[in-house]
Amino acid sequence: MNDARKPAKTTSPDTPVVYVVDDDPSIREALVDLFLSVRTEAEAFESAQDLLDNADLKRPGCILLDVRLPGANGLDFQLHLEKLGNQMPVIFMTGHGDIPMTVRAMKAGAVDFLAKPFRDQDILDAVAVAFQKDRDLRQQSAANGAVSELAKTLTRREHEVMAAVVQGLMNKQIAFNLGISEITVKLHRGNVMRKMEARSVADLVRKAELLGL
Amino acid sequence: MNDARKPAKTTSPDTPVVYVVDDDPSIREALVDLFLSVRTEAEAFESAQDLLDNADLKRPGCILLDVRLPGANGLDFQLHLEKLGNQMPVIFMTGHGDIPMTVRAMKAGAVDFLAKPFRDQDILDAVAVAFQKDRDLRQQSAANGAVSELAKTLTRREHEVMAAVVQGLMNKQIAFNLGISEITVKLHRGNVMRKMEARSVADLVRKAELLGL
DNA sequence: TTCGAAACTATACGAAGGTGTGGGTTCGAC
DNA sequence: GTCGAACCCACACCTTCGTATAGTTTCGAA
Repeated sequence: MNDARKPAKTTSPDTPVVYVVDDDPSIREALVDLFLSVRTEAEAFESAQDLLDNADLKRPGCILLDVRLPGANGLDFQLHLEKLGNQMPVIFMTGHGDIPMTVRAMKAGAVDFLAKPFRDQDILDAVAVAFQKDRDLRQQSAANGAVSELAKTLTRREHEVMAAVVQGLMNKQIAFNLGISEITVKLHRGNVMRKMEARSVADLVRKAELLGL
Repeated sequence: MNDARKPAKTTSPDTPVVYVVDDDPSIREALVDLFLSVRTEAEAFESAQDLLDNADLKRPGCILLDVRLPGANGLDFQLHLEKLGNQMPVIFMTGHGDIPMTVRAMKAGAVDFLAKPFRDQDILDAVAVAFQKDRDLRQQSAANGAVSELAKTLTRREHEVMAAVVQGLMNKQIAFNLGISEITVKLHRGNVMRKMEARSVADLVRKAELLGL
C-alpha cells in the first residue's frame, strides 16, 4: 500500500518511530525521506483509520498528523486516541489552520502545531521534543504500572492496613479502627511491606502515592 | 488615567480581579463593563508598563492581554512576568494573530488565546478557567511556602538527618553515615519532627517531597 | 466434602524508635 | 568574657515495630 512503510533501517521495537499521517502521498514521501536523512525511523499512513489498522502504536515514538484528514478530523482523532488509552505525543501540521483550531490542539496536549510552510528543522525539533516526552511518559507509566502490579497481590485487609500505615497511624490505632488486634495488624503490615517490596515506611509512602493514596 | 480602574464593587484583596491590558480605550471599557455585568472585578491598563507600575499583582486573578501591545510584545511580556516570579494565569486576545504566535503562547502556559471576533461567553469561560487555575496555583504555593518556612528553622545537621530519614535509613545507619552516635541521631530526629510539625514519618516524607528531596 | 486462601489471635522476644535528664565542646556575637 | 546556638554523648526507661511459631475460623472453589 505504501512503499515507505518498511524503512530500510533496523526495526527494533525499542527505537522510536514517527508515524506520519497525511493524505497527500508526495508529502508523506517527503517527510519520511526527511526523517530517514537524520536516521530516524518513520512510517507513513494515508488516514487515521490506516494508522489505527496497521501501526503498532505500542512502540515508542510520536504521531505527526495533518489536521485535515480524510474521514476524521485530526483534533477529534487526537481525543479518540486518548480514549483508547494511547498517550503517544501528537504533532499537528496544517495548511489551512486557524487560531481556535490551534488552541484546541494545544489545550489537548499537542506537542506542537506547525503551519505550512515550515522549515525542516522545525519539524525535526518538534519530533525531538515529542520523543523526549514519550520517553518521560513511558518511564513514569512503567514505574506506575510496576507498583500497580505489586498492589494487585494485596488482599483487601492488606490494602486497608497499607492505607492506614501511609497515613501515619500506629499499629494500635489501625487495630482499633479496623476492629482487630494489634498483632494481626503487624501481620498484615509485614505482608504489605513484603508484597510491595518496600524496605521502609518512607519507601511505602512513595509507592502508595503513585497509587493515588 | 482610567475611570474604570476603580470598580464600583468591593475591593477586598481576596476577590479575584481581571487585569485587562489593551491600548484601545473603547475595548478596555467594553471588557470592564462585561466583567462588571457578571459581578467580576476588573481593572484596565493601557500598556504592560502601566500594569507593572499600577497593579497589585499579588492579588488573585488573571491577566487578559492583547498580544500586540504598545512598547512590548505580549508574548515577551508573558515571559517577563514569569521571570519576575509572577505566576498569574494569562489569557491572550488578538485581532491579527497567527498560528506560530498562538503555539508559542500556549506552550508558555497561556490559559487561552482568543482571536477576535470572539463571543463574550468565550472570554468569560476563559476567565473562569484562569481563576480556577490561579486558585490551584496559590493553594499549592501556599502549602509549599509553609513547609519551606518550617524547613528554614532546621539546622544543618537536622537537614541531613531529615534527608536520611525520608530515605528510609535506620537511626543506626544514619549515625554511621554521619559519623555520630545513634543517640545523637535520635535527638536531631526528634527536633526535625517537632520543627517540621510532622506527626509521623509518613507525614515527614510528604513534606520533604514538597521540598524536592 | 475437601482443600486452600484469607483473616484472625496469642505468646514471646529482640530490634528499633522516642524522650528525658544531665553534661560536654566549639564558635561567633554582643 | 559571657552568652546562646549548635552540636555532641551517655544512661535509663518506655513504646512501638517486626517476626517467628502455632493454632482457629470462615468461605468459596474444585
